[in-house]
Amino acid sequence: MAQRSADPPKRRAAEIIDAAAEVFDRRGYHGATTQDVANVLGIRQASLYYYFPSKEEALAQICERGVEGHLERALAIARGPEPAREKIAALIGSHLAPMRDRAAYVRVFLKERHHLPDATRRRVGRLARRYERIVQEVLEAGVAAGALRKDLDCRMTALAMIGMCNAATAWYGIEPDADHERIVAAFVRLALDGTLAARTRSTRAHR
Amino acid sequence: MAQRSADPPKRRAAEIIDAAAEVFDRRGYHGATTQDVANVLGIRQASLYYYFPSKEEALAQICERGVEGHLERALAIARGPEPAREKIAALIGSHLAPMRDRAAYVRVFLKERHHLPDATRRRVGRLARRYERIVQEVLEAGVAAGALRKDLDCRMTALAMIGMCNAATAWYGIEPDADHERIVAAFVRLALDGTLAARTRSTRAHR
Amino acid sequence: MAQRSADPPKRRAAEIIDAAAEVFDRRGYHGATTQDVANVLGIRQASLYYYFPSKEEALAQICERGVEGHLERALAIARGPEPAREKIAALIGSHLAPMRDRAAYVRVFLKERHHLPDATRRRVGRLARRYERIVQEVLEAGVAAGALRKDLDCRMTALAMIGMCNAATAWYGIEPDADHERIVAAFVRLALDGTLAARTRSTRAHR
Amino acid sequence: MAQRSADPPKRRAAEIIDAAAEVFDRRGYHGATTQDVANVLGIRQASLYYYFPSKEEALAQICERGVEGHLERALAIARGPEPAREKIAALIGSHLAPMRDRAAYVRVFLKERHHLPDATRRRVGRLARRYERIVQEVLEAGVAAGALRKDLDCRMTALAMIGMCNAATAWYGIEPDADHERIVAAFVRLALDGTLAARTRSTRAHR
DNA sequence: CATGAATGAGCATTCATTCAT
DNA sequence: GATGAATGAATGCTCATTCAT
Repeated sequence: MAQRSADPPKRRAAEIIDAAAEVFDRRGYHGATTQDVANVLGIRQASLYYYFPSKEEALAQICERGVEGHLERALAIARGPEPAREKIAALIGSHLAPMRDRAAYVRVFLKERHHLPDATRRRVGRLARRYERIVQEVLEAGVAAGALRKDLDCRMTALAMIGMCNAATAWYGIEPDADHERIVAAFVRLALDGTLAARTRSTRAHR
Repeated sequence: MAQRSADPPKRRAAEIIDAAAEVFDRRGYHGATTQDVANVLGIRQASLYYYFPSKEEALAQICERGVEGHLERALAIARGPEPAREKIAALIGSHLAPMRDRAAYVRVFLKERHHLPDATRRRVGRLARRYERIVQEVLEAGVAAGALRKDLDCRMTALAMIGMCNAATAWYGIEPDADHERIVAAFVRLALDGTLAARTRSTRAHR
Repeated sequence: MAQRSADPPKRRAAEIIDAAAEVFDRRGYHGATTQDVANVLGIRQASLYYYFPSKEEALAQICERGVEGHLERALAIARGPEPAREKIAALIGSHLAPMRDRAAYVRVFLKERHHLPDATRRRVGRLARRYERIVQEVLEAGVAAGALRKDLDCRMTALAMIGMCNAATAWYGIEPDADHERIVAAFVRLALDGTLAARTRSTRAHR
Repeated sequence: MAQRSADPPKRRAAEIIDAAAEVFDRRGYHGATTQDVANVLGIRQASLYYYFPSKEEALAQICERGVEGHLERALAIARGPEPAREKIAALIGSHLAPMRDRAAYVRVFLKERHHLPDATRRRVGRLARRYERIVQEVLEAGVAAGALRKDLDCRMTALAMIGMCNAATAWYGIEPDADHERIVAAFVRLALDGTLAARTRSTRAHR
């Protein structure tokens, strides 16, 4: 008797969106049919519309959950007192964190956000650009503090790091033996130290 | 010489595929209609079928051109006599090279290859895995030769580098001031040296 | 007497039908949804079915009330001893009378009766034809008695008068300054005297 | 060889709209399905969309044709030099004229115009009000010129006459023995002379 | 070469209706 | 009395594809 029937309405709606996220991930937004979603749930297609008003709205909700807290976490890290090296590590960790429990949402956001209705898409675009700038500024601050290479191309590097993390979502959970910790560790190490052995380091600009 | 009416059929067919690549890039394979493609060309929808037999086949051709020579170039680099450091740089350069003149094809390959018919998709998947392994083996050879960090996670690092390059296609040509050389230079530098200043380098495994 | 909880069920049912009449009037039978009706009442769509068994049945009830007493009043007038001129006036008054308190019902009857199930529709059609004949016979009797023009086309004129009244329902209650009395007076006057000034009357067949 | 293939595209489109007008007339706009229209034509439902872009647009085109020239004809009559009596007759004739060859279009306009998209509906509403005013002004001028009754309620009478004509569309072509000329003659006579025999005329306001 | 016409298959969405609670 | 949940049967519309010309 204790705790039960907490939120039956929301519960079911969440299941529906979950199924939609999975299907949109697998087939793409336009390649997926509402019938596909219904099949996953074992209900009739028409029943979906009791829970969400349109396919497009479902996409919007999925994308929203896919980036929920993303910017906020990055901001908190950027504003912290840690040295640049820790911040970079933390940013990579934070970027990949939602993959643990919302992989499909994140992937749908990354691949299908372009199909959001115009207004939403533009808003999302602005958030993405803010996110990029936060990472870039962490790098810039690191350079200024002498913690990072003086000749670092902060803009390109920020985009490279973000891209690296985003691309990982494509094989996250599929690549054998690649658990979360290993991925984060390797990415952080690459981002901080590169691949070269100590003595072979190219201290000047390459080329 | 006399380059008269050399290959008018092929010429036009190439324009058609070009238009399809552009449209598939912008709208996604399933989001794009053959009408969209026809609009770009200023011809009627039905006329497209004079040049390619189906939308799916057009996707296949685009994807093929998107990765044309990719594996071969990587193989040539991997087999070369250069030290690991040069090979890594060359691989990144080679990976991004097609973006200069076939950006839409590359992007369509990356985003839409999943919608290829099963047989083709699996073949492409195998090629991709071979490509990953080539990069990975370059790294492994570099470690063995002492040119790269002993504790390098070659598999993860290979995937990270590839992902970084692939992700770049999303903003390649759009990001202001980011010309080809700058992108390649920054990516190579990150891959080789990371971001840390020399004295702050973490010679042991991070964490 | 004691009108305690006399008819709470009927009361509510009447409100439901009222709302349906309003909505059917505004949107048309097929253009209106049961959700629209529920919205007007502030209840859930499913709750409607507690009161009426189907949308079609609701239409039937509305149409019935829309013509309730219509034929009976016309019959009473036709059978009365008054001269034709009074009967015509009374018929017009009677025709428009229900607009005072059941406008939506009357309008729905006029516009949506065609969508009634076959059996009902045919029965209603028969009533309508009887009504037309009653009016026509009043005119014919008037002609025979010398009260009305000898050359009157009784059939056409009956239909014209009825049509004039029915058409008025479209703007009844909307047309500014057109109160019930004014409408009836104008219609009666037109039906009796036409528009021409006395000396310009065309006593012979026009044209 | 002589004359042929004149306008095959427009010809077919006109047939489609013709069928739609007939079906919308019979079933009402919302009660009619595009399948119904296709059935009348003996083609597949999807083929309709080769000729018109939406059901709503078909309604718009039908309504447009239903009132084509209506206002213009009324204006020409109103501005003419004839006495009021002739103008009234001409207006009634003009109002009913399109029923001869476009009955379904006129009926659909009258019954379904409310379902036009907002912008179109409002534009049509304005035209209707202009039309009413034209008729009303003809009556007012007639009163001023002494041709019509001094106490005529011009507004109500205009609406009554228009309503009478519109209502006739409901049985036009169905009512036995009611050919065009008979209808027009009866309506004109009623509008001019009313129903009363000459000696029984009520020269003062009735009541 | 290219197109106008047409279509089969499918798609998102709507809606009246049911029913257990 | 009333409702939340679900559904069957459309419905308007899209789209890749075909084919005679």
